[in-house]
Amino acid sequence: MNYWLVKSEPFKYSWADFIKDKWTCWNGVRNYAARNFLKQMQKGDRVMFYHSNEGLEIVGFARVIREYYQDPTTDDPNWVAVDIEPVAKLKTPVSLKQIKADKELDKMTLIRRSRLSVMPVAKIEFDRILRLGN
DNA sequence: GCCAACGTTGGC
DNA sequence: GCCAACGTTGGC
Repeated sequence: MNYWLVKSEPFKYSWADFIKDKWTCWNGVRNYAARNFLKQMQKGDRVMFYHSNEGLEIVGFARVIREYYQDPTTDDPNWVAVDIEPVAKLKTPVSLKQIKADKELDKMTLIRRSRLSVMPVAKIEFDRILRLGN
């Protein structure tokens, strides 16, 4: 199983919206690096859900329920989407500040490539975030 | 609101 | 194929 992190601006699509929807199609990615990670996602992979711009914290995690397919928001075959569903909310969100201050997390892609919206997360990092958030 | 990082576009 | 100009993301 692999681990990932996706970003969403909560005023566009928040964790609460995600819970309400039960699952969502993760579409609208228009960056090749991020697209390549979407394509690597497999059913059952875990996905951290991060609130960017506002919140600046990881609020919960999800799992992949459908592997990549044509992004329904465009006809351009370059772009793909996956479906994810919520697994659990973190009891305490893990903030960007905490991540930056944490020896095990300060090398995360989230810090190193701050503009990427879909990125891989190491298992150690994933477990560490769960521990901090629960 | 600013600015750094960085991806994309287009002229040459 | 290079690189300058430009646009976007996202933290501060």
